[in-house]
Amino acid sequence: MGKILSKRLKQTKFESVEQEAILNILVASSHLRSNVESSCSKFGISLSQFNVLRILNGKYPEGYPRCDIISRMIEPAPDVTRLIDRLIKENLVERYSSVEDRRLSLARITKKGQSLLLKIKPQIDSLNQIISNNLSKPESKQLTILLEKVYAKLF
Amino acid sequence: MGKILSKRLKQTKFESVEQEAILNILVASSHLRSNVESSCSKFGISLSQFNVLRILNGKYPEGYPRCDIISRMIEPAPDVTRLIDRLIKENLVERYSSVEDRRLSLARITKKGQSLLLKIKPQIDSLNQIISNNLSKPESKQLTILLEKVYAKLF
DNA sequence: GATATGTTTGTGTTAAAACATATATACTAA
DNA sequence: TTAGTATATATGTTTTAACACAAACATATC
Repeated sequence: MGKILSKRLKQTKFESVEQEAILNILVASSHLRSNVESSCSKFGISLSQFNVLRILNGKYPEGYPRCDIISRMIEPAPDVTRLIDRLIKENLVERYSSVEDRRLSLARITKKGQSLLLKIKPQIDSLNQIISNNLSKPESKQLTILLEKVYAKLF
Repeated sequence: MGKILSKRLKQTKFESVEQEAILNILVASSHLRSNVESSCSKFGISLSQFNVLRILNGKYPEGYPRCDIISRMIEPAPDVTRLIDRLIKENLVERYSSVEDRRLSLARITKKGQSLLLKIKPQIDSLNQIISNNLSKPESKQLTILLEKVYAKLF
């Protein structure tokens, strides 16, 4: 059916249309990821570090405890402690303890972290632009509806 | 718009419908991956090892050289040599040299590898079943069309 | 045939992820 | 209060991935 996937995986046949859709989700995600990843690497951070910075930027200056960061990540990672350690080492994030719950160690994005996000933003915007050029708004909405049907039962 | 994504990322607003669609692709992929990954780990192999086994199973008994495996992978990995090394260690794959091009080292799935794939298959089938239950065939086709539009320009 | 160039693979090293476990704090109920 | 349970982080260790580089072979060009 879809020639793009066949070309990408060098595979002519697929088990079913459902199987083909699943593979397309995985492949599309892989391409999106590697696109953002290469944007990030130009600025010396990894994809997951970028996502953590974005999450922290959404709640400045309070920040989030580690557990909240994990639950907000696109792909939850187990070793967020040392991921944040590395961000701290680069002065992109700082850590402080909560007074309400002394177990929590909250992470907060720094000014340097924020300005790094601003530097990366144009590259992300241009990716969004590529998508917009190939997908109408109704199509984007339709895509969201279909994808949510796919993973809603997979929690 | 979509409540599933909001709930998953604990985020109420999104920049645009395109941005929301992109996030949904990444999140859907993450859920699919972790589902298959947990199926694989029950049998002692990783997701990428599983994918390599599937690729090799598609061309038995000739097998593929490393470079062809990479180009057929859903997410191309750089260190396929040692990935295959580990599969060989478990007797799931065997390696032999090509006579036409002596640079190539071809990998071939073993009988043990094939029977492992058969053991995992029911779990993959049940994942496909979940998708089929929530997506009609026209919807699956539509999803493929939309996704290919997304990543076609990202090669 | 000799040289240059491109491919394919493997290896050494470094960085990051995965996994299990330990410690500190909070919460719940006897 | 105390014991028991749950939650949140951090750390030690092992495994895997990422990156750079080198060696072997093939192909093209002169």
